[in-house]
Parts: sequence; C-alpha cells; structure tokens
Amino acid sequence: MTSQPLTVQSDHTILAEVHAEGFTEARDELSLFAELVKSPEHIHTYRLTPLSIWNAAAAGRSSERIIEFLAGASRYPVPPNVRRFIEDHIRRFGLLKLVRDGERLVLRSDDSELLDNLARNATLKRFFEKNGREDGGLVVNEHLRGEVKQALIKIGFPVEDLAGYTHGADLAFGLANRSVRSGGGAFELRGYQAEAADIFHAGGTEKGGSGVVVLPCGAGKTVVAIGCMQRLQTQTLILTTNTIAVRQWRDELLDKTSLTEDEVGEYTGDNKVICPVTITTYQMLTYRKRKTGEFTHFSLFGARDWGLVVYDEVHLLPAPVFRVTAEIQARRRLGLTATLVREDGREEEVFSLIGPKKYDVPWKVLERQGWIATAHCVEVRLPLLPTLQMEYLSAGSREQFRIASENPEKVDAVAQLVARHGDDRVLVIGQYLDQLDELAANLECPLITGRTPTKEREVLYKQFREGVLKVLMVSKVGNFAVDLPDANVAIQVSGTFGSRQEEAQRLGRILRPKSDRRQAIFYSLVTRDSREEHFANNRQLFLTEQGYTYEIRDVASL
DNA sequence: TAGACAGGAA
DNA sequence: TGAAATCCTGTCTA
Repeated sequence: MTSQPLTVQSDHTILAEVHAEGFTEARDELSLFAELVKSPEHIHTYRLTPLSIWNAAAAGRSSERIIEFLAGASRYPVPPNVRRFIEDHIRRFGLLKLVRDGERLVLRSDDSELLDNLARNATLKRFFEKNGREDGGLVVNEHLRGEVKQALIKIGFPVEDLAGYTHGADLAFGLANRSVRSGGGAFELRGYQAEAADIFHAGGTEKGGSGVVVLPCGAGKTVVAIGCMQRLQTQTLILTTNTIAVRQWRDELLDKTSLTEDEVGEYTGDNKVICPVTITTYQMLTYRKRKTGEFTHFSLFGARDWGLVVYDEVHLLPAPVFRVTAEIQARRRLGLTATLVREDGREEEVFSLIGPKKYDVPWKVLERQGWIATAHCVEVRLPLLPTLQMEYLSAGSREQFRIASENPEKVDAVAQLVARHGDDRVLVIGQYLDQLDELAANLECPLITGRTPTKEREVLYKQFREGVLKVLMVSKVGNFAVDLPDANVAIQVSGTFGSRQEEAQRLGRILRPKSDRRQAIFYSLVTRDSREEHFANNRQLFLTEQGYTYEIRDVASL
C-alpha cells in the first residue's frame, strides 16, 4: 500500500487522517477491530479495546492480518506494545472453549496452568463441579453456562462457546410466493440479507447459532431473522421493544413466509397467544406485580421448546432479560441492531450472553448499492445571545446543557430551514416539550408527543405520508414510533445527552430510498461553544464511523 | 366486551 | 448528569 493515512500510538489509539489518500478503505478495515472515539474535521481517533478485538477474533480475523494491515497503512512503525496487545487479545479468544463431552459441559484449554488457576479462583469456584478438574478440562455446572461466560469475560477471558444448541421443536415453513404484481416466484432475500443469515447459521450445531447482526435502519432486519428461521425450521420466540413493532413483525412474517395466522402469535397486554412463532415485548417480560416480586411472564421462555430466540434492538435489552438469557444458553440466539453500542456500557454482556458480532455492513455500502438513500449531514451552529450568556455561565453543567439546547435562536433557524425546503417532506425532531410547543406554534405545524392519542397520531401520519402535510414535528416519540412516515429532510433541534443510537435512529428516518433520487438532508442545530457542542460531537460518533461527514455551517451562512 | 384512563416501573 | 415515552395491569363505564 502506498497511502499511509494512519498513525498507531502506544496508548492503543489510532489516528486516521480524513483527507489522506486511502482513508476510506482504511476506515472500513479499521472499524472491524477498533472503536471510533473522536471525530473532528481532520483527524479521527480510534481505539483498540479488548472487546473490539474479540469481535474481530470471533469473525476469524488473525492477528497477523490486522498487524499487517496496520503496518502497511501507518506512517510510523506499529509500536511493539500495540502488536502484543493485538496478539494477546486475539489469542485470548478461543483460549477457553466450552464444549460438550457426552452429557457434561466442559471448559477446555490447551493452557492447563490457566485451567488450574481458574479452578482455584475463589469467585469462580461455584461454576465448576467438585473434583471436576481433568486432563485439559474443567467440568462446568450445566445451569451456569451463561454466568460462567459472563464471569470469565470480566476477568479478560472471553469463552468460545462450542457446546452446541438444542434444535427445538420443529416448525416446517417456507418463504412466501409473491404476488404476480411484484414479480411472482418465491420471496427472495437481498444479497447481504442472505449472507447475514448464512453466516449466522454457518458451522452447524456447534458454532452457528448465536450472535448479533448489525444493519442500518430500513435495511430489513426482520428479513434477516426470517432467513435465519427458514434455515433452522424451528419454533421461535421474538422479543421486541413495543407493541407496534410486535404487529409489524407479525405482518412481515405472514407476508414473507408460508406461516399462517394461527402459527404466529402475539403475546402482549392486549392479546396473550402462544404459537409456534410468538412475538412479545421486553416490557412484558420484565413485568413484576411488586418491585421485588417474581417476573410474571418469564414462564414464556419455557412455554414451548423454542429453537431460536430473536432479540430485536439488542442495544436496548434490559437487565432482567440478560439474566434469563443466561439460563437459555442451549437455545440459538439472534440479536439485531443498527448500533451495537450501548450507552450503558454493557457490551460485554451482549458479547457473552447473546454472542459476538456476526455480520455488519457499513451504511455507506448499502447507500452505494442503492438500498438506502444518500444523505447529507449538516451541523448548524448558533450563537447564544449575550443576555443568556450570563445565565449560562452561572448555571450548573446540566442546566447549561438545557439552556444551550433550548437556545431561542433555534426558532428562527428552524423557520428558515423549513422555508427553504418548501417542496420537501420535513420532520422536526426535538427533546423538550416546552421548546417543541413554541416551535410548533411559530411554524403553525402539528406536534406529536407522548400525550397525543393514537388516533390523532394516525391521522397526522397519514396526512404526512400523503403529502397533504409538509412539516411534522415530533418529540421523543419519534425515537420509538416504528410507523412514523419517512421524510427527506430532518431537523434535529435537541437531543439526549450523547446518545449515538438516537442520532442513528433519527438519520434512519430519512434514509428510505427516494423514488426521484432526491437527496436526504439531516440538519442538527447546536449552540456554539456550549456543552451541547460537546454532546453533539459524541452523538455523531457512530455515524462518522459509518462514513458520514458533518458539514459545519454557521447559522448566518444559511 | 371494548375502550378509556390512572398508577407504577424501569 | 435528566426528561420523556412506553407498556402492563386493574378498574370503571357503557
């Protein structure tokens, strides 16, 4: 390689020069084994973490290949300690293997000293059978298969779980025949969807069958799940975030497979039906009568012999569901998400209990293939007027964020942007109800918040979808509403502290391909030199990692 | 039997 | 770091 856009530093960070030749290719490769931590205009900073390397290891990347790439793309030699860090962590994945030996569950390793140490470790003792130490292995308590993996990853030893899965109860079905109108023949997965399903499934009973598939919003995660289900032909439990999503899953399954209405059940507050394929919500599962009581609906996990459990939006998985997931490690598990990053830092739990990242397509790749629209991101910076400056400076840090977020200058800026996009479908998204009330009054456009009744929402969605309504304003409902219509312009006026997944979700709102190839624009309004700027930067990390660049403009230059 | 709504949880 | 939205259950009304 002739171009050298990278600098690898001994503190495990990697600097990437955005304008250097070969940056794009280097970024795509980097994102396989490093995490983006900072992304200002000219130089992006990535970091190597144990988890980022273990994900690469689980995907079959060798340390040689990673180091060779870094050596080729770096301006300076790769520091020896970084080489060792990569080699050591790649080696650690698979150092401990959980395997099936007859009826027993055994933790195996070629490193018998390590096994001796684990056997003696006081906090780990409870996972192993008494006198379970044998040649090359340690016998693990069958029920603690999940917990032992959690405990071991915490002390730096990710376990490769090859103990296999139960097939679960059979469920025979195929993909649906499409109507003549949409071309006839069987419904087909797109290339990347089939690839994701194949990789998830590859390796048979031992390897294939647990992990996470990362796909952009609107890229068809449901279809990937259908692909996996179709390959496995087994009864499936699907967990998702809300009831609207439950219905959408059901509709998709009925539309795209040969499954019939009495084979696909909805288990929600309205309707508790258990079928060979059952769809439920996380809140259903985490419901308890009293704060300290039993989980009322956990029995759903044992209600049938599920062969596959699908976790939709795995980055939102609540703690109690991790706990029950630890107990069903013999069942195949598919996690789906657009952004694997969790703001609560429980990535290790996802890794050890659901599984490693199995498949990931950069958003830009799907954009090139035309599956999602081309989007342009603009960060509009506004000043804080002198009168508010005083208040801002004397406020505490969380209040400062709120003052900056609700900067009244945003009112005019939004009006200006909306006026400019008179022919477009514009979605205004914000976080604070007071601010949104004011903006909606000023623009004379409808506002949807959590208090808006479902009926009214549906009417507004319909008008917006049909183009009768050009501008629609939404509060945080926009983060959850799966039925929110698509737009081609989104204006973000305020957002959660530094939530990367929220930013991704909101951009996703405008990414459905436009029939007229019209470009999508995502504006983010940020008060200059404020705490909001700092959080805006954090919010943008994920999208920058995906190859999006933010054009920074002053409000005066609009 | 369905819909509306309050209360609690995370 | 805080605000907002959601869902589930139970109760009440028609």
